[in-house]
Amino acid sequence: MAARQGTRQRILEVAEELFQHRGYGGFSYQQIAERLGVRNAAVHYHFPSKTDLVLALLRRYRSSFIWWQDQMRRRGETPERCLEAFFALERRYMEEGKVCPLGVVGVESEGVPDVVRAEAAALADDLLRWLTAVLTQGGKQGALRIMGAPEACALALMGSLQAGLQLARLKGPEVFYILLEQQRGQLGLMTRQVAAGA
Amino acid sequence: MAARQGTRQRILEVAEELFQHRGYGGFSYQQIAERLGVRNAAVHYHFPSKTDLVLALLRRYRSSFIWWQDQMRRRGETPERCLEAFFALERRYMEEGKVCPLGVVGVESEGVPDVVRAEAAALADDLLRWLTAVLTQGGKQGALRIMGAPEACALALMGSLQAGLQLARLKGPEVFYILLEQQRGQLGLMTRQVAAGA
DNA sequence: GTCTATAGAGGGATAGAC
DNA sequence: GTCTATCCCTCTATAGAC
Repeated sequence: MAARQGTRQRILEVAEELFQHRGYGGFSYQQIAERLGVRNAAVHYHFPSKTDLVLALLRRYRSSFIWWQDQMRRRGETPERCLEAFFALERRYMEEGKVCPLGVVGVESEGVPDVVRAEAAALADDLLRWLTAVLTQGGKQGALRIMGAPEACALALMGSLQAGLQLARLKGPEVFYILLEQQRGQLGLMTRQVAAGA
Repeated sequence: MAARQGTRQRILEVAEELFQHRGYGGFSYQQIAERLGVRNAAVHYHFPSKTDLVLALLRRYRSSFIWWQDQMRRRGETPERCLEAFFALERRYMEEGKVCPLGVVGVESEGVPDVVRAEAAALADDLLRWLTAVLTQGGKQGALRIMGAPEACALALMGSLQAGLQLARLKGPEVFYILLEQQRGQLGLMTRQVAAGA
């Protein structure tokens, strides 16, 4: 499956999987090569150093997210629907056993090249800027209940889900869902019918 | 400083420092040995395998916390003061550039021995149980504003600070303080005078 | 309890053939 | 663009002297 799309892209896909499952220091060129059925050196051809690889990975997260938020905007989605779409992204990470890339770089920060940390910080900016805008708009329209500064709410929202993904690995998926519903509740969003969308 | 306390204890102290700064996979016996001025093999004498070492570390977190919460109880501290003491612990991590051990194990979960993950889960239980009890009591007394289940509030509180410590490494200390104040605000606790305690 | 020395595995990275 | 082969490093862990 998915065989004809250039090794470079396939490397990035496998790397993303490994990165969010095992962390920066926890995956190797060997593991990528094995999963793709090529050799170590082939991976180094496309990404000479691990820094190059992870940098490309983080840039990809950023551009994917930029594209995604543009889609939301172009479709004229309401703040509620924007948030629900965002929750769906996070829930998907959860179901795939992944954690947020920001958490990975945050935890391993001191063992990661400066450029990588900087790119992760830029990704955090992108996410927070968008979330803040959505919350601000939703607050003005009265569709969302915003307590305090929207920037702080955005931070709390992102942080809650980031920690939820991590804690789910220790305590099971429920803790993620509890945190998700808690955030929804705070924003005045109705909880969905139980078992309607599982 | 702090020279006469048995190598075993000094190893655990250095290991804790490294663990919360660099992650599970990010520190080595070499680094511990260098900082203590001994050899690699001396560390292995006290902790034969890395699993032994990190397990001892997590058990130490747990027993420290148990002791700490017993202190709080014995002193008959109010829920507010209990929470403020907890915030102080987290703020200290922040100032020392550390992240929460639960975040470390959560992120690197798949590259960590099962027993280590289990011990981290037990530590999470201890923390959540205590926080839940404090929030419940504070809610009944009317000293804290609890929205929804105390268990969910405890989770949100812990998660917020956990993520705050990680994000502070990417975006600077302010994000941690913003999250902290946000949590305080939610619980109906007054924010301290600006610049009073920096 | 700490040392020297070393085994053995795996990591990142490169050279040069094809 | 991928391969084989290899270098060099760091890591965990152990054996045996002191």
